[in-house]
Amino acid sequence: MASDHTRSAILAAAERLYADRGFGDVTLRDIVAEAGVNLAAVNYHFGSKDELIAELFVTRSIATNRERLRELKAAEEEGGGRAPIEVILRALVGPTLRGCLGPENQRSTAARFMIRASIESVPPIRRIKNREIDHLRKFAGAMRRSLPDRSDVDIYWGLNFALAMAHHTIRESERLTKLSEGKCDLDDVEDVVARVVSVATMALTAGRTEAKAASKVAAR
Amino acid sequence: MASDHTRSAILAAAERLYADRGFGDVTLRDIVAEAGVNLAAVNYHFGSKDELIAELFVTRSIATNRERLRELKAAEEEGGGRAPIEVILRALVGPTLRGCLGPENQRSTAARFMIRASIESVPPIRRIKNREIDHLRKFAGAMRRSLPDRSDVDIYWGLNFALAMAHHTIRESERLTKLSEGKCDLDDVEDVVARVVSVATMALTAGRTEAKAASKVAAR
DNA sequence: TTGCAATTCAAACAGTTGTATGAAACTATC
DNA sequence: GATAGTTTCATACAACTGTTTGAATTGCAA
Repeated sequence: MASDHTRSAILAAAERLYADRGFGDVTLRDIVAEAGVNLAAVNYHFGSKDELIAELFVTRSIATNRERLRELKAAEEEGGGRAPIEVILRALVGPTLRGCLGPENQRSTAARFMIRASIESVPPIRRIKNREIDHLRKFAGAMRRSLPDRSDVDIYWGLNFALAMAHHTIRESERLTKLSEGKCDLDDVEDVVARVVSVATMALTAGRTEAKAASKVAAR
Repeated sequence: MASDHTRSAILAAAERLYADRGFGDVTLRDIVAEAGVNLAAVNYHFGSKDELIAELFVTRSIATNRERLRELKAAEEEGGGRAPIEVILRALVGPTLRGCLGPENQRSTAARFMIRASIESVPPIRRIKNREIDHLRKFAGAMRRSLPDRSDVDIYWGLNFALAMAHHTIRESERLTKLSEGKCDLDDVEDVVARVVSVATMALTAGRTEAKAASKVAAR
């Protein structure tokens, strides 16, 4: 299939530009200029702009998902089919957080691209994200095996909250740094992971009824 | 000042269209068609498209923030300057959740607009959101008064996680419903509020050191 | 009614966007 | 080294965008 040089130059340039400036104001002309190729090359190699974006996103999220499942599988095998809930949650949020946080200067283009994809939401990426449900179901299954006494509803809410904390922290990392005047150190990724996992674990293991009741009383 | 009819017709039409179809593919021509006014009216009354969007968003978020502060102030006065952490958190996430969730058929255009604004992220709205930090600081202050033994870092992380759970649940409410096959009832807003408040409270009150240590052990 | 300002309108503008075209330049195979 | 297939290129295209313009219309005060 020839040199492929143009193709990968486009991919690299697009990822860099999207990561830096967002999807909103990066045009095909910006990309081909950065890549040093002709304007028509994008449509020739990828079909359309949307397919280029989709290919970028699919590549990166497949990598993340593979890493997640690898950690999950390892944990379940070690525990004979049942992994501790902390380890499952860590497998769920760890790869994403590690990929997207950390000192800015050592943050990869791929990571910055994924942050963008998480902040801005463009149609081709949204379509792909919708297919992620099957992947999450695997985690829900592992969590149910780990906490067999827990109701499905609680499992799903715990999963939801774990993802919420991870993604929101990534999306709003800048604001949290500013709000806390630098006291919250987003570069210490392992501390962030530990915090998210810790809270999500509490959410899943604490006596739900009491907590809920207490909270409802407070509402009065 | 005149009739103001055109102005408010534009506002209503824009809110409706943005709520339904998102910012991405609603043009000024769509808006004026829906409002039944001339194309130039938007620029005449608002200056530019971005200022129209900004006015919509500012109006709505001022209303939400006022409601939040009202609840917070009432709680602190009742407690003689110190409100229980649950009540503070409820004042923080309650208005937003109540505004954006609930049965779809009784969900206001305003609420659906704010969901959009939370999912998609367009420049004029992003600029305004950045000014929200002062507002959050007031909550951080109340939380510090409520939990004087807690470190600032923990306070900010708790605040971050509370907002994370609320916003993510709004943003991904559709996906959570699908993932849980309807088992998680997003229409029961008070249950959602209770869950978020409950988990956030645990995050803020649980013995951080132990939880963190346990979580770090699990990482090995 | 007259006059003046505020508002509405149709039309055009200027810019940008992603995509398509067809010729030119390559590359590898025979 | 001719040929067929792939890849590049300059250029044009068609559509759509937000915004501006200047004339027409309206509403209101004198």
